[in-house]
Amino acid sequence: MNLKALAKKLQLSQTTVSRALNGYPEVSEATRRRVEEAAREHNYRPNSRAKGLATGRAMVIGHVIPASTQHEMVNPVFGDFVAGASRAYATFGYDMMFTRVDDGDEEQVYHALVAKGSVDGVILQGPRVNDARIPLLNRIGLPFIVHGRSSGIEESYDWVDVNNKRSFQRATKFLIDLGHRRIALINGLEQMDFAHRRREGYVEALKSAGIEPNPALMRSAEMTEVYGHHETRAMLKMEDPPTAILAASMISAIGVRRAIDEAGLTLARDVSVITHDDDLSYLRNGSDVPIFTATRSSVQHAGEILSRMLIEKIEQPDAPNQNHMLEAELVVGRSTGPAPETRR
Amino acid sequence: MNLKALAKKLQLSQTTVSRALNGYPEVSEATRRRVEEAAREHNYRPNSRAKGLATGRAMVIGHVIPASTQHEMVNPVFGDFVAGASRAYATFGYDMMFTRVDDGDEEQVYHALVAKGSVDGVILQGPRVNDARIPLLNRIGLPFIVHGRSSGIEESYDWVDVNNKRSFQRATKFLIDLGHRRIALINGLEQMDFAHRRREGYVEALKSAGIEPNPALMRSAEMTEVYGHHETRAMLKMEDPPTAILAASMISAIGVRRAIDEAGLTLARDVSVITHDDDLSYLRNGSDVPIFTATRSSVQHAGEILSRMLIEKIEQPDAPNQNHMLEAELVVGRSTGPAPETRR
DNA sequence: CTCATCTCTCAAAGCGCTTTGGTAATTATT
DNA sequence: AATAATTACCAAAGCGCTTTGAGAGATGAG
Repeated sequence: MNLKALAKKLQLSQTTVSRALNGYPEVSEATRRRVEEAAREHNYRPNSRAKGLATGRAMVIGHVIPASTQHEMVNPVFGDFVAGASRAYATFGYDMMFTRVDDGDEEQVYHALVAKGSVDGVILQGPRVNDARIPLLNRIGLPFIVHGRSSGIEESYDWVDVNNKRSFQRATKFLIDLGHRRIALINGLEQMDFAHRRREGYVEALKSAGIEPNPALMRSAEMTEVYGHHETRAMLKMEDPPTAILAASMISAIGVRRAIDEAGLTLARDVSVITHDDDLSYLRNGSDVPIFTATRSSVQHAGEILSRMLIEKIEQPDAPNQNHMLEAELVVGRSTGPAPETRR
Repeated sequence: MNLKALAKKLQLSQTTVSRALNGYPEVSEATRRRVEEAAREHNYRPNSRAKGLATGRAMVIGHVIPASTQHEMVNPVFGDFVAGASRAYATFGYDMMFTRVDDGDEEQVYHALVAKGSVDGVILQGPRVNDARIPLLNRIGLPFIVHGRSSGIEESYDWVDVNNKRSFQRATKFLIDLGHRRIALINGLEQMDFAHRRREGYVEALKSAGIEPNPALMRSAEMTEVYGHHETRAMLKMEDPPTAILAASMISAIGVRRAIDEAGLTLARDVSVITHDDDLSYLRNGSDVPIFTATRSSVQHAGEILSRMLIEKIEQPDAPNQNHMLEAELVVGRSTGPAPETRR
């Protein structure tokens, strides 16, 4: 069932039917109702490609996802982020499209996306320090919003980010106040901007307390469970093991806890742990009292804000850039306690 | 840059340029090279909507994702599945599109998808027992492949599934052979077909060993960490607590372990645990020796098979339906041991 | 040399929609 | 009553591509 057939059935022109369905005023109410009724009855829906061709709008938002190195897609954070974003898309009638990109092809992919006209805008996920995609997208002129920021990029762009530096600064200070001196950081990949900023916060807090940051206590990799376990295990075997650990995600924190258990130590009593908590649906930080003391910020919520901003941007491309800083809350759970030395 | 402009620049007709770029034989090699060169130089890519309109093919594969009850999207399994699928899509030039659907609207959404012509086929995720979507899609005639099966649906359809019944039967038998008698099942939602089958396997194994299944030891919900923790904690407080637990996913198994730890018990020695392991990138079951004894089957691999099958199906809609059964392997880790009673 | 056969190219139609630039018919204004 | 304005509709063009059907020129066969 297409517009032509529907128009014929109604003894009306395509123009009138199209206008009736798209809410134009120059159609009588009686006709509009007739048309709407018939459309419903015949299950008519405008072909999206034809509509897109005619309007120049795809009603699709793109997510370009690096395939090999960063594995953005398999990071459980991805699902919650997308779930949040999809809420806004659904509300405003957009679909979302994912394009997988192998490293190095990104420029190609963005060019293709705009040339093929398959999306109206994109969300830039997992920005790295000095991320070349930002100037690229500004140059191409495809509307985009960055989830995070990119240190080193001077030009203006829209972003939504968590105050990563501040939250890790606070978390570190919290541990210092508990008497900890040897505090480890099990970070994400440090080319990722968020990880970079978290380290800054961590280092700054140490320095303000007169503690010299120790490179042996700073690890960086993809935030898997196995990684959290592996690094913790290694550090607990050191001559002077850390008494507290900052983890970059719930998942690596779970690995951290496993290593602590295996070493025969007790969480909070022997080793304190603070993690960043993206408030993932399948990995909630406990139910009543949090499992881990954590810096918490819902990534699902971020996804929703981001996608709304993108839709606005698409509809008003010339509006000034917007930035949105989210503050993480520091929730106290059962994974932190005074430094062991203090008690002796 | 569009076809018309490119043709003018080359002093050729649109027909010839189009044919040259699409590999038709009736274009001289010299012309083809000229055209390809110019296309590259001007960064020309056919507009996907126009192409789709003309060919009737969208080159897009749809994933329709239930929003509220099942939270398919926020289940970390989702990311790995999609990552696997996207590999095949990228290879064959398809994009993937996600449509979020609120419960109850599914029929609407599928109808809309085919009416709007926005996808060439869909992947049906998370089939439930007696899932109405299968007859619906068969009726509509939209190519689809099911990730899993649906007990109770008699008609034929394409699917890829893990032999869930068999794998949970084996896991249960493994525990029985270790002397366990009170074996709990912390399952997924039992309207989900996979969970249903897993329970069948579990129950059957118990019965063959002459053990009467105990409803108090069978729990069912979404497979979050908190849920695994909560149910385990409750069961360990029972008068006759289980000595072994079967968990439905790594994530709930992590919750199970947490509850065991909190109860002051030791994994494997006091309580054995077997989990199903989807081989998620961020939640690998340990590195050398598995953390958990597990039934393992890579969901990423399943995604890849499934998407290949769908692409084939789209290209040959009349081919007979294909089914693909994957066997999970039972890997022995450090979470299982003889039943405590045996040692006494 | 003529007719048939290839080889290469093209003009134009069509995919299903929106939108421009109308025109009748009705109502309001002078 | 004549003119202007408004209302309700329509034919046709255009979005950027593919594909049909045809034709010009070159080559081969008889």
